[in-house]
Amino acid sequence: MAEGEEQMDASASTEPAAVEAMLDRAAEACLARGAQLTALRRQVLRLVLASPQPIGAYALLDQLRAERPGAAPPTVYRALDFLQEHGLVHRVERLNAFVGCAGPEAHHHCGHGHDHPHQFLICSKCGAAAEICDDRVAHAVADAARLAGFAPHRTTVEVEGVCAACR
Amino acid sequence: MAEGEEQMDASASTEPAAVEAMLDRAAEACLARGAQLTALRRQVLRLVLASPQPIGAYALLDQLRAERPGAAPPTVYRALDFLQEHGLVHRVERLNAFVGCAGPEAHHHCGHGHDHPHQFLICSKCGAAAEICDDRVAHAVADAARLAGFAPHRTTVEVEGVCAACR
DNA sequence: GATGACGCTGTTACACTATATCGCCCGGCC
DNA sequence: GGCCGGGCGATATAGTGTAACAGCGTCATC
Repeated sequence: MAEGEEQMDASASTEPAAVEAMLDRAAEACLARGAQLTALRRQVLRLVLASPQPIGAYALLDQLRAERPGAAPPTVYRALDFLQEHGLVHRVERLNAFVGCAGPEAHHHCGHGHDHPHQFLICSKCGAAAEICDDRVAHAVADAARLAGFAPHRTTVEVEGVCAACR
Repeated sequence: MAEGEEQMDASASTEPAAVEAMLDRAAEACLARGAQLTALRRQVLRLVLASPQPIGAYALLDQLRAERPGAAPPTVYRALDFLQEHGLVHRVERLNAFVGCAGPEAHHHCGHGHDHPHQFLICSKCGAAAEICDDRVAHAVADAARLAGFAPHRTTVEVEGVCAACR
């Protein structure tokens, strides 16, 4: 954690029912792409979605072991790799942690694919990480990169600060 | 490293003479701020500047031990913390590695302080990380954050892709 | 039905990254 | 002198991520 800031409540975690609905939609999306949201992957995604804050791989592992005692680091990392590939979770680099993707299907509506551009607003008070999808940011970054003769592939934008609720 | 891409040459490392000049300027800048660029910190900064690519703390440690056999992880991390505080190196989150700041003093000329906004273009072929300072990006990010009621403090922008030289 | 390819998971071991903590030295200051 | 603070040495440990190999089911093919 930053400099002695205590994390307080963070935006209350998603309700179980809503999580299950998201899981079902995720399973469909995987099928449509020729991939399977297996029981293990579904468990991991459920834990990530249920967490009010970005959650580390080892915290995930601890929780996972409640249902699956034999779980080891590769268990969770493999699941997370799969979920990232399919745009169901994102990694927050500054925190070495993972968040459920706000709404992968929502981004289709705005014309983005599964690796849609996104940015994180990370609150240093409550620890929450809000995902936003700002096209001006995405374009500005892409333009700046190309101006330097650089062919961009993936972009990470993470802003640390204080969220509306904590002010 | 990414998916089997071999890192090739990267933009040749800075010449020793230029590095020494940068070290002298860094020492002055520290003094002006009431801080000291001690021998140890100078050694670490020299190693970072001399590296053609972002360099990890432990790679740094290995090199440092050539001159300072007793060096341990805290040795290098403390030095890196100091150098970051004073804007002399930046951390590349995606790589868990460090780069020398392109030109801390240059950013004063464009009106930025020591924690000036910056973005990284990370080449997945050669491993080089170019620092750019694009105001449109910085503004777009700040605007997007504030639009969400978020008070930004520090921003990380890292683009992975292929640099001009590698195409 | 055997065979083999492939995807998913289990399991062990290890590598890499980062921090906590204690203790010493030295230089400035009252 | 005595005190304090910054910088550093040294040891131990915590946290994060991967390599490598084995087992096992499914499915296509022969």
